[in-house]
Amino acid sequence: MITVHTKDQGSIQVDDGAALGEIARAHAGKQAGVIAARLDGNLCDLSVKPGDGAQVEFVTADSPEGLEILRHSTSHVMADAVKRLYPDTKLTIGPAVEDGFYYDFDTAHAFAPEDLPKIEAEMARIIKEDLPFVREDVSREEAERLFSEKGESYKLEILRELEPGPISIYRHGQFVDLCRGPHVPRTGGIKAFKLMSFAGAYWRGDEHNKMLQRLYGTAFKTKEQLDKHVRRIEEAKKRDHRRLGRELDLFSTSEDVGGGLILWHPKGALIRKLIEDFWRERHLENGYDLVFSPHIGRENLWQTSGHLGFYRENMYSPMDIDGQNYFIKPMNCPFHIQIFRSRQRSYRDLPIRYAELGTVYRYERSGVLHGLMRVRGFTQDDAHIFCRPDQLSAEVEGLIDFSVYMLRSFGFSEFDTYLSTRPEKFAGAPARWDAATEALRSGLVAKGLPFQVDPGEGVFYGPKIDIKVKDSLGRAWQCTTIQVDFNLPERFGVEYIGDDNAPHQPYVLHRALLGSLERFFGVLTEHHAGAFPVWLSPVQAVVIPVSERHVEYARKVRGEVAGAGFRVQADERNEKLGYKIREGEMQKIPFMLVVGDREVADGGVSPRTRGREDLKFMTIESFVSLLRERAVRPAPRRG
RNA sequence: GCUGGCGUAGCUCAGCUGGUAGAGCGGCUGACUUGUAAUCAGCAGGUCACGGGUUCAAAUCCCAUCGCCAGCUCCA
Repeated sequence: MITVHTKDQGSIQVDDGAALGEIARAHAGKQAGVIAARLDGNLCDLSVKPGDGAQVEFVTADSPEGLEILRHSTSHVMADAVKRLYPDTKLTIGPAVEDGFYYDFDTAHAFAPEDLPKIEAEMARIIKEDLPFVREDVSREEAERLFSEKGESYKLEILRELEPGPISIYRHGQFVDLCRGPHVPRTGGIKAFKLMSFAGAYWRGDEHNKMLQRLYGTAFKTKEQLDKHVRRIEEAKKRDHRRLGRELDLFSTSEDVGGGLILWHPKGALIRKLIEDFWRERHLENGYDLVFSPHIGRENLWQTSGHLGFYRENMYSPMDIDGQNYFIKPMNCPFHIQIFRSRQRSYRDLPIRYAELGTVYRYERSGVLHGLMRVRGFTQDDAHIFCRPDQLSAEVEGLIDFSVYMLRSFGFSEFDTYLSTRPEKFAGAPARWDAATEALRSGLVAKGLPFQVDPGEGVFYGPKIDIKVKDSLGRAWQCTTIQVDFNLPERFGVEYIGDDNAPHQPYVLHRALLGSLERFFGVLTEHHAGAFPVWLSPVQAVVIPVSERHVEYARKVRGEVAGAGFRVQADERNEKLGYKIREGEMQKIPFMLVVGDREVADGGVSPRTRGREDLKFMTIESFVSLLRERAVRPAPRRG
């Protein structure tokens, strides 16, 4: 007998030579569904036999790591199924990913939608066979022999790059794969899986390499969890901003206009206007100066800024004006710098903060265009801050506060924040990089914003902070970016006169809080599923007369509510009440005011809120004060 | 840009292995006079993305083009 220490059962006595699986069966008790274990801190298969005094923790598919193992095992089963159906297939890699797993194949067979059920059926067969997953540790030579016999050239390529030491392979049935493991004990342990989609993917993500075929799938511990996941995806589709954009008549794109170019319809434009008004007011309150700059600039400007050197491929072709080349701006920076340079600046003038809702145009490859999220023409909520070294920390902290305030004002509360540090190729002095990076880092710490460091992921001209928010499909979209720029001040000779009467180079910070109005509006639409907060709703209330004889009264109500400063319509169409209510719900209008005989007689309205909260009869005045309460804009930032 | 899929009425889609187009919603008109998520009826909408080809005959099969979608790649 030996002793192992478990987390749940404490120290237990087990037979010497017992595998973890047997121990789990004997001691994990109710905790059925153990699929792997953590032995002295490392994940391993249940076939492993622990030594005396080992620390053991059982892993189930309820934990994120357990789920990952389950999905990884399912990807092996899928690969097996594909090889059974299409024997010429070569295996490449098949990891678990955030919501499931994928496996990339090199095969002459082009996958089609009808293949997914076939592969699923084959997988079900493999699961029913309940084959054990068997790990073997082999020598590199043995592994090479095995995979070259099988013609698995990609596996050989991976093999050649692995660290020296024994190689682990996993088998189940006839299937064998190079794999680190661990895996569930048997294929029968997979209870709920589904293949989701297929797509092309380059070998090793490099577009110069061969395009492989990727199958995506997912697996869960139970059928219920899988169904829930599928329903969540369907729900997310309903929230797709492109769909809501059409249904709510917010925006569109047109083939005739061109891809990635947005047409803002009246309702979308109104929401945008409300966002812009809010944005401008808050910037003025927070010490920014508003500026405007042109859409095009001479070649020389972009030469000096360096954009023609390092950003040319994202810029559109120049236009000839009086023999001079002019370029449509992909960024606002050079213009703001020109405003700064338009006169001499004293250290007393700093910090200077120029803000502009600047519309820029960038070439994006056609395949990446996506609704409002990825476009070719967009308006950045841009600003450039010029400050002295002793002001840098305060500016960064102020920016972090301001960013979070803005995002929260629109209903976002979950952020993924990244700090990107100096890359291999960079401009500017290392000492300034270090100082700036430290200022960003300590700013994040001081403001208590959790973040992740992306080492070497900064842009060449300076370190940056990025804040991303997630959309309903779980994709993260970058909104806020706060970047220090060491390049432009250098290139344009930006300087101020210090208290020593000598010129100094200021720190230049480039930032966008919402990112682009287009993307932000897309994220906002999905976040609220089209049901915008009352202060942003294009139509805040609709008056619904019960029948034609109430139309006149409905107009009167509409007039009074509109007179109080609200966006209100009257639905005078010759339709039944239920029809108009339904329409109002689908248009996500926050308040519906039903007026019929009772309301006319008593001189009031019967409001119903979005989401079927039925309010009792009230006077028009009390409704207006209710609306005033619900439509309040986020309060200005304190301090 | 690459790989795959898809382009049929304003929208969502049907139209099997070729025989010159259909539904629901929406729109218009009329009837009904409506009490909290779809009243009924009639009518009008389509060069079946576009250009070639095969065929007696093409929405359907083939080729090219354009667009959209998913993913990859890219993303200052």
